Amino acid sequence: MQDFYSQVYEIVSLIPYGRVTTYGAIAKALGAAKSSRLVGVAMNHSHDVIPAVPAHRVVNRNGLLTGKHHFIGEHSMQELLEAEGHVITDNKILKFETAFWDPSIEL
DNA sequence: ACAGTGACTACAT
DNA sequence: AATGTAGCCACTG
Repeated sequence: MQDFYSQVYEIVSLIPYGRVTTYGAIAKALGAAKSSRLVGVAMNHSHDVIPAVPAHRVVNRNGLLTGKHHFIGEHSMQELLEAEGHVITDNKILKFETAFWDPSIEL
């Protein structure tokens, strides 16, 4: 057991290629369903973490790319997702429910 | 030890 | 449908 953040990073790094999950789902998988915001805060620090976590695979519960502004890399969050086969329209992932990967179920 | 912070959510207007 | 409000809680200075 380590920091809450570390657990978040662990879950995020387990997200399979081409799949996405939500802040709330991660929080719930950690047994802290009400700490979805903390997951967001953790992702905010993810750029300091080694190895880097695929934070672009984490979106809000509507499949909306809420955290795209925080991406500092050369490629936008949307580009990265599209590169994994997702279709983004108006900052939202189409067929999000299909691409959704629930860590508390699949894990 | 305390107050501020936030990449969320659900509910209310 | 689109905003606004209010809980939420681990981390940081």
